[in-house]
Amino acid sequence: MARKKLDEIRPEDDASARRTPMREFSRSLPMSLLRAREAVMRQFRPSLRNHGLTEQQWRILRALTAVDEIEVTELARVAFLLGPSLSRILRDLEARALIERRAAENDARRAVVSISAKGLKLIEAVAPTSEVIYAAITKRYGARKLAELQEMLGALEASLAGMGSAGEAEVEAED
Amino acid sequence: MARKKLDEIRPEDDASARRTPMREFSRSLPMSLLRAREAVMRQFRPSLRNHGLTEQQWRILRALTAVDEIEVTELARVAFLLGPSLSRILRDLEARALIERRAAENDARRAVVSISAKGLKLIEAVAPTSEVIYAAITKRYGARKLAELQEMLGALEASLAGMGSAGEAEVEAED
DNA sequence: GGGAGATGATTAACATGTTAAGTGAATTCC
DNA sequence: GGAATTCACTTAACATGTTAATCATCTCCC
Repeated sequence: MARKKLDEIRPEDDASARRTPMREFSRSLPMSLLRAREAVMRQFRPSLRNHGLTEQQWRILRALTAVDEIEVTELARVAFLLGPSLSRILRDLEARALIERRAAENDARRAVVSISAKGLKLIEAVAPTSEVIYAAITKRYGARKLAELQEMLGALEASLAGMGSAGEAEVEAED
Repeated sequence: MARKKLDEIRPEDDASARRTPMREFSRSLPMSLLRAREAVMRQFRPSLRNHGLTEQQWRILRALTAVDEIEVTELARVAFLLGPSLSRILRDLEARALIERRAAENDARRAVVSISAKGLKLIEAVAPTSEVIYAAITKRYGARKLAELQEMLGALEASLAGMGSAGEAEVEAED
């Protein structure tokens, strides 16, 4: 495992109880990603809100339009939601009759979900505006640059995929 | 607007009741940003958790180490948190004696916050691990590429800055 | 200098993120 | 073939995101 040799990486730790300077913080990678995403979502939220949808509900309905039906676990993976969040949202969407749910054939544990006609209708009402917004963003930022950005984001994800969190060593103290 | 030419992207959509194809969804910009950020934060969360801090609490304490004191509104801007979230978190951090709060001199509405000695100590306990993780990410992804990514994220943010959300037109129906 | 409006911060209310625990159904393994 | 384990959710509990409403100042302006 690659774990030592990282000790010498921070030469700017000046002596004495100096407050660790670190990155200027506003320039840290997580902050950059957070702000970029927020800048993007700020464009979409008002439109979704006008249709009574949250970002996550939209993600789910959107994912459902791409398939006939799908198991909950797979839906969680595709819509990138944690199980508990998905559970709650599906309950609400089902109550609003935007989706339908049934049990899987061979396995009573699994639930299978699909979008309803009403849900489809809602999606079709929202999609045009979303497309306009997406097109506007693409135009502003540049289609080529956008594609490049997405590729770099994918690469980042990939390069971190098998990196078993360095902070884990600290855990062994408890239980 | 660009909406046709997308029809041929999904050859597995059988005919009938055409569901709007749109981007393949998992490749949408918001999803790319979300997944990338999650991949990054997944690395940091365990360490923060071991020290009893959430990501947002860490952001706040981290921002406070860079200044002597700061007004709440300004802190919200720097730590990129909404007022209500910040209010709650400051209440908790103050209860844990990790920060201190006082009223501004000339304006009783404003509150001024600073990190306490205890808070500083906590930061100094967490920072080394965070640095190691950040260094590992940088090494994996490549320092140059990382810088380029950050620059592109900043540019995206900037290009969307003055873009008054296209969905707003739909609002006029209510109120 | 006092009232209307603006401002800074908090509270309220609801939805989601996050981890842990619970529940019922399938698998495994002797 | 039945107890132990694993699996697919679901609930629970707490923290944050998000918008609206509230509260206490402050400012402006007459």
